[in-house]
Amino acid sequence: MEPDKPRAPNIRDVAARAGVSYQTVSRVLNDSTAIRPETRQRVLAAIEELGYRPNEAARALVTSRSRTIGVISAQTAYYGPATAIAAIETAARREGYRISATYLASSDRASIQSSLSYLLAQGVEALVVIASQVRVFEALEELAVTVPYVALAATTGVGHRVAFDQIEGGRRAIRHLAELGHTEILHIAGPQDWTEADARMRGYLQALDEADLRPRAPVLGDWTASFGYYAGLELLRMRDFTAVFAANDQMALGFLHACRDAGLDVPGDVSVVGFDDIPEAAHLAPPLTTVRQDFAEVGRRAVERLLQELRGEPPADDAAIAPELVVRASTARPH
Amino acid sequence: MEPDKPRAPNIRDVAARAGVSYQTVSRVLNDSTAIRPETRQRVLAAIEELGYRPNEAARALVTSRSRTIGVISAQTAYYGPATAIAAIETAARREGYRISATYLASSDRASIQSSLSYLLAQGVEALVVIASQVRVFEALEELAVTVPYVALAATTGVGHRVAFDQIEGGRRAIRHLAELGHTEILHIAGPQDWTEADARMRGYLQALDEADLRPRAPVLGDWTASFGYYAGLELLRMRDFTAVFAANDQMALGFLHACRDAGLDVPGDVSVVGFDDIPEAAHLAPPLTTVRQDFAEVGRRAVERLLQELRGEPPADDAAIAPELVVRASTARPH
DNA sequence: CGCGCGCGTGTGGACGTTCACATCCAGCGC
DNA sequence: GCGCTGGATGTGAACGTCCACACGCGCGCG
Repeated sequence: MEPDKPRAPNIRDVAARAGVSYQTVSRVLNDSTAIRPETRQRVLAAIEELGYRPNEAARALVTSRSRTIGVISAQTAYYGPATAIAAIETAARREGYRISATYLASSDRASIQSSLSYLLAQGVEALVVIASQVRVFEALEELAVTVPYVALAATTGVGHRVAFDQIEGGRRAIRHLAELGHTEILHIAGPQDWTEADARMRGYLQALDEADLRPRAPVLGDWTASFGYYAGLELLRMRDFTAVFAANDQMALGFLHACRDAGLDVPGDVSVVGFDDIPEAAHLAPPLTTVRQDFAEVGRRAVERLLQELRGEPPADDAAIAPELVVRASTARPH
Repeated sequence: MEPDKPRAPNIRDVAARAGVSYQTVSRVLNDSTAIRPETRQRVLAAIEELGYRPNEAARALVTSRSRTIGVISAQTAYYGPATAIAAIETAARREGYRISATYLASSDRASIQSSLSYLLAQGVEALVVIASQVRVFEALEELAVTVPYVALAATTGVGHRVAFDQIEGGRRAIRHLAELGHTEILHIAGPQDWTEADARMRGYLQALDEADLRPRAPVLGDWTASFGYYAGLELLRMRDFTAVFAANDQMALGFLHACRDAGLDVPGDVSVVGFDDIPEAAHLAPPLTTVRQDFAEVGRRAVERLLQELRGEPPADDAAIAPELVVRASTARPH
């Protein structure tokens, strides 16, 4: 055992070693006012020798700034949220922020409250909401959250949002199908308390309206491939449609499976469009036509916007990111 | 504007309101020594009224315990790591810990160092390594990291590991194929600087040896579906094999795509086994036989084990989690 | 009946950092 | 030559909490 003093070196240790005052060390760390280059060198050398690391907790305490961005995500391991979180972390770290991510165990009130108060206790300076379920926003309102927050959310316009324009994404999917000549287009939607699901469905309805097509009652799913499969088995017994727009690629994937089981050819008998463009989409059977979302870009923008707000800068252009339709082999003209 | 004092309430405000000393409030918060129930009630009421939240930074400072577990993950949005991280966060939060996750931008030395020192600066009490690339461990050694750490790693036995026995997983995959009668079995491996990839390949080689089958030079992949696809196109030109074991489901999925392009039937012409059992695996064409990993369970165990170590308890049984072969429709007898 | 013990509570410090202000010294202009 | 300026550095206090100890009081036991 060491002489029982495994205390990490602090700013005073560094100061002593460099022969300066602790304040000078602090100044070097925060490269604030002018320091004689020679003094700075001495301090840096001392830091190096002692393996000193600033204590973030002490910093946070005295500045009352945690330099932490909270992230609330759904407990889903899906490609989208996971990609976004990684991008957020990377962008935040580059700016000297860290993130604290929580994953909602369920979408009920208690779970949301728990996540939120956990983040607030850490003194997060800002919040990113990825699990953009409606209830999360209600909770934010209710707790009168004062920190700036953004949602990687569905619709543009409604303050606090880094929009990926999912309505437009839905519209493009439907327009593509309509242009191919489909008239009976079904929608397998996501859970309706998700703003994304809602927006994609609105895009579906809008585009049908624009094309003078009959809207059909959407099937409300749960984002999973399994749902797509079982819903597909059910739906295909009627087969009163020629195209399906699924609210995400997983459900589309499940639906493709159901088509195979039913002996139907895609896109010969049924056209299928997904949403997200997960990396697997290009290799499904058949390769899936889908709407591409750039989750990483959205994550980066969220951070950028929050940091601007924290610095008191006017929020820059809030243009929604345009969705991009990726046409592959799961769509064709109906016969 | 408020009378410019938006300072969050602190322990002394609560004390004043409840008519006790700040120390009593602290005791209530840490429910330490006995407190008269009536006093406790008064304190809790005051906390409620003021909307008081303990300042974690101050706590961390004075106790010199950050109650933070650091996580180092690869910059991949794959199902496995994402699931594990979510599970780790949930488990840690339940125990009063928070996590700080970093995502490696690349696998080079600088990136690893940067992540690591970032986490250490936050005073993490423990580390979970998910991106179990060999270089990460080298960096841990080199920086003489003193906090306990575990890797959600490949092989059992080698200290610091919460093992999911991937060697055994690989063996089971191959045994399954061998029992079906396959003798020419190919392996599409993962990047060899990943311990997981290495372990799965060792399982492959071991099982071949046990079955007295000829090992074949593995194809070294990068975990992606695209790689599986292009490698598949190449490999299928020879077709000197009847079965393929891919080191993860994504590469298997890409390989299935290649088989379709080549006009081959799976499992009629080629059998395919994957690894991980991603949620999509059951709905691929055909549904994929694969080795199931319970990422969430591994994540929970990692947290459990680290907390035991932090509490000074002897580490509990370190048995590797047994992998489970899930047989679906992508494997059959060769003809 | 007095002493001690233990329950319930209060007081002073410390954690490591930054902020506001004080100080020192050299150089310069009048 | 003296005071003033401003660059470079030092000093005291504060952030919000927990730990170690001190204290007062009532009760039980000898």
